[in-house]
Amino acid sequence: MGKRQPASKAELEIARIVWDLGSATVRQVFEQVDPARELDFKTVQTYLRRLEAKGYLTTRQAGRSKVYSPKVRPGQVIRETVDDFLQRLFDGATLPLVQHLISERDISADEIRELREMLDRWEQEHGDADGK
Amino acid sequence: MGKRQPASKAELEIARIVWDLGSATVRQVFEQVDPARELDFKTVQTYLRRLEAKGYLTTRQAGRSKVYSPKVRPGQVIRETVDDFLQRLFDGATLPLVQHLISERDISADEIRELREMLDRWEQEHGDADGK
DNA sequence: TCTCGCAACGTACAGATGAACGCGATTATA
DNA sequence: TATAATCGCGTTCATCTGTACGTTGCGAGA
Repeated sequence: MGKRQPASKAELEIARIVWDLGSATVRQVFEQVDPARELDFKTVQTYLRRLEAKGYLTTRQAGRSKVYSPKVRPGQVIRETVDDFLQRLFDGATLPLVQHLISERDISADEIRELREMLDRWEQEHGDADGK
Repeated sequence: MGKRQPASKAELEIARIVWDLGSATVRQVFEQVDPARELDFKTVQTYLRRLEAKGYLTTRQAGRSKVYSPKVRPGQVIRETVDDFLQRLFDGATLPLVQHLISERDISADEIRELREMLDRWEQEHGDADGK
């Protein structure tokens, strides 16, 4: 609820790794960073520290090193981030992005099938008279 | 097609308006900016200037004012931007984002229908034996 | 012709960001 | 135990961003 300071792109990228791992030490995160990025260990460390300062992660001491784990629910952060992105690039409209994702990128037949199932589920849950 | 300098979030937001309008003067763009943003005219002007410097827009003189128009195909820029976003937040996977968009946001039954049609079209185009 | 207002341009400037170093403490290793 | 490798912490630092102001030139009305 508090207005967490926004996380920058690079920070988010690091936060995602923590989310994927559940919780991790600097080194563990560092090892997951795409080698192509060529980030220094120290740099990753800095991003993690900033993420903690901004309220996205918490730490717990484990021996000599500290373990970072999510403080805010990842889904929450993702949601906000996507919202902002959508707002700026598509004036808030969801559909154009979905369309872009489906048509302009390579997506497999399997994934299409999965999507279809998702739509089915959606319609089931929302009945067909979704007043709102 | 060289490596254009990346456009910042705020800049992109302004660029999108130019794309929507096709081409426009500073004032026309300014008038389209979400009032809630409370951006100054001068600020918008700065963003446009930077966008030109970064190679996203070109200008043509029209009387005393100049008209901005896209230099790089908007679709191209959107693609790159989405790519980057996807990379950082979802490690490059497309599906999770689509799922998020469908489930976590309010999307109307109409839109769902449209999506379904889109999937149909996709399957038609890509045959059903999409090796890969 | 004088004056206003708008447009463009250059300039400003604090705070965010990307990226990394050095130091001292601690631990693993030779 | 001496030495090398780790860690976290505090700092640094250039650049990018967000946001805006002041000055100047020009075209339109008084």
